Amino acid sequence: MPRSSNSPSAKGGPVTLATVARRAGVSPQTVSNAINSPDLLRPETLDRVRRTIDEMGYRPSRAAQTLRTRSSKLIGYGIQPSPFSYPVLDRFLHAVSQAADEAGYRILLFACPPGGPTLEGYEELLDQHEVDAFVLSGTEHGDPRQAWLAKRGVPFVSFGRMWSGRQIGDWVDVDGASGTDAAVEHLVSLGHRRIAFLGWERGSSGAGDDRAAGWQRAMRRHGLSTRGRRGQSVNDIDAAHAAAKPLLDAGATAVVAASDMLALGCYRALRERGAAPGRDVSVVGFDDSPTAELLSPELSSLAQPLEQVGRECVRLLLARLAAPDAEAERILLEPSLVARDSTAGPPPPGG
Amino acid sequence: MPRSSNSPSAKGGPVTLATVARRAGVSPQTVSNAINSPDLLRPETLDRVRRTIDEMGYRPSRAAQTLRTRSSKLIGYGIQPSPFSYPVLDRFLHAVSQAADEAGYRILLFACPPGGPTLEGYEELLDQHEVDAFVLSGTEHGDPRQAWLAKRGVPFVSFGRMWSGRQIGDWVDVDGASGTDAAVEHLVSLGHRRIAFLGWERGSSGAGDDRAAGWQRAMRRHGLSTRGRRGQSVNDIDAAHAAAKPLLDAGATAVVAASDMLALGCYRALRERGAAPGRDVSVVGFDDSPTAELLSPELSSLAQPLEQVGRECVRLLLARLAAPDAEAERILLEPSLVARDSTAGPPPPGG
DNA sequence: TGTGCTGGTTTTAGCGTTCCAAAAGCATTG
DNA sequence: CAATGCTTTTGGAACGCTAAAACCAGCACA
Repeated sequence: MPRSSNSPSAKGGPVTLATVARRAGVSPQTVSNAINSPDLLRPETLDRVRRTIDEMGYRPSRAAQTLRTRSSKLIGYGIQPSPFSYPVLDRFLHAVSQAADEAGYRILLFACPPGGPTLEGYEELLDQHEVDAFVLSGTEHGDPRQAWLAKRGVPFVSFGRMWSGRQIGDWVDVDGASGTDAAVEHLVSLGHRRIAFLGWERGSSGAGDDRAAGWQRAMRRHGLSTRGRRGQSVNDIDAAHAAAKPLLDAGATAVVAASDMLALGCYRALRERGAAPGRDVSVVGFDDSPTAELLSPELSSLAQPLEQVGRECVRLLLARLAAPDAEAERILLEPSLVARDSTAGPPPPGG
Repeated sequence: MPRSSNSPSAKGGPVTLATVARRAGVSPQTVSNAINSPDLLRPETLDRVRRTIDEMGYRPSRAAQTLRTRSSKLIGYGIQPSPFSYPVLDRFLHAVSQAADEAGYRILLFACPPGGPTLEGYEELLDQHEVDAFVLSGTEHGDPRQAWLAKRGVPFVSFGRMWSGRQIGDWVDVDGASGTDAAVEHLVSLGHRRIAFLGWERGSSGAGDDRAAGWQRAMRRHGLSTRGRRGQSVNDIDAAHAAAKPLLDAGATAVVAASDMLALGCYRALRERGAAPGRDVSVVGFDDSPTAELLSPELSSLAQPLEQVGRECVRLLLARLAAPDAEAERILLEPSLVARDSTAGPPPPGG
């Protein structure tokens, strides 16, 4: 029955290595070994020490370990203010946190100032020896963090590849192109041929261009024309609404959108002309945000495997910590198409 | 020009108190004092030491400080898996993180197992002296954490009051009753009198009952009957849809819902009978989730001041750390009604 | 001249671990 | 029996910091 805990409130003062050692009749070092290198001890001794540790509810002090080993077992994550709700964050963070916990690491949050992360926060954490490594997310064009961290040999992993310049360090990302490609496949199999794409402005976002590319390659593969079928808009519902109109005017029977927000713009444009998503024109979104299944009709969308992304991030990071000079590993995960009511066969040509 | 940093990669090895002290020609303790109790030093000395600290880019090692002072300056937060998307988390976490940073504290995440937080994770963090305090959220009926933490004298603050038993410890919460009350006021001022409430099952959630109570009291204040105007449903869109029907059948011209999800159930029920939210029946949601303004028509909803909640949580926690035995402080913040297109005057009686 | 005070600085002594080298136990061997 | 190797255990020392006590002017006062 573990007596836990070594909190100061528990009578007898805190339980330390020395306390346990005295009680077990061994030296402190032996107790330390029982925990860190059990194979050094005679089985009998090990057993006795372990029992004492259990009885006394001993847990090593993280601060002392950190000081001695120069490793805090902490992973830093700079949390950015979400300008327009990033529905991705909480699932990702939970997955990362859980995977880290299982490996004896924890996540240390620090607030990044609005307007993009600066290096300052990262530097502070490093100098204070507070963290061993970083998880980055929300990486965009020209993000300086990777190069900076790499230069000083700090282990890190990014959720999101580098969109400009050469790749630096390990990353995990979701294959947007593969997602939109799958969306096109899905629509083609339903009988669609005039499939439009509604994305963000070219070059404004790596992920956006990637998603456009997947649509394009799938269309080409099926011998379908993409001329006049590509619309652009910022991630705002009114703008998306406006950008969707010409696509519909051009006779598209289906639209693949780079985000659920853009897909919603299509919904509006359709409603406006008395048409119904799904029945008259199919629509596929991206991200499978919580909103998607609340819409009428429920929106088909591409779900990112965020839990898996989180786990892979931690896996890569641990590997990097174990082998700082190993070759960089990069992982591309597939989004999965969640087909709902907004995708169906095209209406009959005469209708 | 700060030479930063004391990372081992920087030539000359890590910068410690001793290094700085030697360079400045004083004892290590004096450098420590320059940082922690500057008023002890002669202004001249202080200046010289500060300049040296700056030049060398010195930053104290957190681990050593923690070991010595027995205070980690870390606040624990158990992150729970979001079963059905908790759109609240990221904004709250960012606010907490930022406020903590400003006070020299940081947030340490740890993963709570699915199915509610257990005490185990909290105990581990405490025993390892990893954290000084906790922020709790997602508190529900019969949550054991507050009592447990209070018993061992661990400072904590909850986002969310205690819904059963006596209040324990400091908390910050959003006044749900005040929110639904305001929603009724808004609707009454638009001319509505038959205002229904669609909530969760009675007793299933403290927050839900609270929101119902606000509707009830506002109705009573205006001399309006609540008989047959209260619907119940779990937080699922189909269930909400079903629960909304009888309210509409009974002639409600407006519905206040306990969540945006429930409000969406009303949308569906209305569409089904060829009616339009806003034009025919007004609907108000709760939480102002990102979904709200994407809907057609855009959903009026009650926004929780999450940034403020986060900041207040940290403020209370710091106060508690400074004065462990001070009286508990409890803060109730007002949600704000975001009026959008789903609320308008009732249709003329004859129409 | 000694005594007490005050402000500024240093010395000492750990905080609880783990690293390192050395010691002890204990067989096996020359 | 001493020397050799092996496994198991131990005794400092150190990681970087700060609380507490000690120290040391310089000055006022008796």
